Amino acid sequence: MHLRIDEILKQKGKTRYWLYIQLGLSYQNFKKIVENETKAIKFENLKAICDILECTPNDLFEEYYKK
Amino acid sequence: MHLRIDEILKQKGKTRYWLYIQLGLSYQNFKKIVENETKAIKFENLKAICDILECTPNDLFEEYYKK
DNA sequence: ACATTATATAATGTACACATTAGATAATGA
DNA sequence: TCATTATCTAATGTGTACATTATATAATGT
Repeated sequence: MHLRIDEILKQKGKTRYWLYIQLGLSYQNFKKIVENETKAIKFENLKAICDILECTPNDLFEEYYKK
Repeated sequence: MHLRIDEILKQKGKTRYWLYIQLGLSYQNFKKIVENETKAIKFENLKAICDILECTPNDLFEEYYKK
């Protein structure tokens, strides 16, 4: 189970930097999330990512949860 | 943004205790998750909850993400 | 009676998400 | 040439998810 942030960014024609600025996380921790080096995530950050990327948690959690 | 675990358990006719046993978390931490006293969740626990409850993350994250 | 289900509280410890500060390289555009 | 975009690394600190151990109460079934 990993996050598909890069794939969604690509679909939207946006960069990691753009999302990083929108989110307001430190770049270090943002990078870990995007590169799936984290084992958990704060609900507020999950929600912020979904809001900014205009997607749902299911969109973020790879094939596993896609209908 | 909070988890709707109790609602889904009710729909399925299952108890918290049943899910607690399936999950294998400590009861203390399990209770905090169910009662939304946590601010983050491990991906492995989110996945386990979805697998056991036969639902997706969108089902767990309240109205906000329901289509 | 006793085991199991179904819930609850409290104390202590570890691992890790995320913050903060401080850098760095390279491309593009004004 | 200089700001901004777009990426990267390293050190140190705080808050908190989750583990562990030890309890407790009450209902239900055997």
